[in-house]
Amino acid sequence: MSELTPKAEETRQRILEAALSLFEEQSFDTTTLRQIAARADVSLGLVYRYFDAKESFVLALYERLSHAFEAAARDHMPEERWPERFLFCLRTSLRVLGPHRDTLRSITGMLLKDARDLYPPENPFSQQHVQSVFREAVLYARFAPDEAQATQLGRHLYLIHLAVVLFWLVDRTPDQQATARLLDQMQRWMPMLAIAATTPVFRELADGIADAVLGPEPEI
Amino acid sequence: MSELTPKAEETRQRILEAALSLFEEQSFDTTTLRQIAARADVSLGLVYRYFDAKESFVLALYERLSHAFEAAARDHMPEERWPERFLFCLRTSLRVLGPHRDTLRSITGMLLKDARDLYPPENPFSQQHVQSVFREAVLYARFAPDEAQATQLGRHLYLIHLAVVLFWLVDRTPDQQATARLLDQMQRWMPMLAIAATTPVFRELADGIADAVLGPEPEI
DNA sequence: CCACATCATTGAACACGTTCATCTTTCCTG
DNA sequence: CAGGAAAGATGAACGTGTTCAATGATGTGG
Repeated sequence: MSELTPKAEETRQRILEAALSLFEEQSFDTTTLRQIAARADVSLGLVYRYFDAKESFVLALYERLSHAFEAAARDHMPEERWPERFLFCLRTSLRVLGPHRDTLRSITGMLLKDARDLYPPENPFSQQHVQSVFREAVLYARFAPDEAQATQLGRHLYLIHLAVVLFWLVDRTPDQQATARLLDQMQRWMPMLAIAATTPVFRELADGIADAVLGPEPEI
Repeated sequence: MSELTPKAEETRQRILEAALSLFEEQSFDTTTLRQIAARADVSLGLVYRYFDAKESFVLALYERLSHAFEAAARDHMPEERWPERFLFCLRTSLRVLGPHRDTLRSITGMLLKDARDLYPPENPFSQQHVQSVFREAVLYARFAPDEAQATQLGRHLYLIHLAVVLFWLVDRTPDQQATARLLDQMQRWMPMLAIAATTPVFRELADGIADAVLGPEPEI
């Protein structure tokens, strides 16, 4: 079920590469599975051996981008307090996702609709990898709170990150200037967010939202 | 281009009714255009004379629900200050949309993707009718601000409304309890929002977000 | 009342995403 | 090394949304 033979892995990769390059050249909607199969030098039916639906390619792209984000964020995370580190994560994320904005836009619907129910384990919106970056952005920051609070705050920041990405996807201003402005404004307001993060009533509110969107926090 | 002959209007309505009833019985994704045509006692090709794509049915549903919301909100708007009136609008909106949540969920993607570009005039996300309800909720409230400020604030409240609806669509808790809790929390925090609404820096921030999501405010 | 243009309607056809029975290759086992 | 099972790969076929040339109905001016 899980492991792929080397040959199979190579074929899968060839198909994935064909798909992603076509998405970039044209767009997600206009590229055909038959085109993908042709470019990968493979029959149409074989595509379904490795990707059970067209949407699965987007999942694979998300996974790739998630890893890229994780690496980029971990490598250059500033040695600052968590608000600065959080903003750095936001900018890093948008920089990584940037080149694929059009492709991602095409399938925002999937992700908001019921992607969570369709792909529980490797769900991009609850990617453990990405989420852990935000947790550690808090946990290993200067003057970090204790671990329990850091985990909770990291979860909330991850959620805010999701909201910012969504905003960026929907942003219709040229070059997504509105998102850039939003980030600048957030930078200005981080001190206030930091205060709110220490207020129990705010934390409860944020917990409720996080539970509803991300699902209840896994008990350990 | 615009006006339909009585006979045509009747046929269009029959097709629309067939579609919406099927969406309710099954779901948006599983109902077929051939099913719709059959129930409306019409050939498949004719459907496209009145609805240029399957997604257009959802647009029609949005229009219908928008009018229902407008009527319900206007009829029972409490004679209070704008925060109370705003919360009333929110609850009214969710009550009206409630029965069609599943159908609406199926096409959230469309709306976030590029529905705005596809259906500029009657775009549900910038529905002048719905937006005006929020404007008037502020403008005719007790102790209302002046007209310019009311228009601006109404626009921001409309945007918050959109966010709440989106949250409600995505809410995975049973019976969308998280949304109910969110509304309760919002009620508690309305005084703070009211204060923020008088702060210029907050208003600028909100303007930037509104412009990016809804498009720039039309000059008159 | 007849031509004729406009509107309403049809059904066949197309490309797409997806499925499946079938064939081919690979690799392990006796 | 033979043979068979498992993995890899194929292409035809299905149902879908969508398009379009052709047909039928309707009403209007001469």
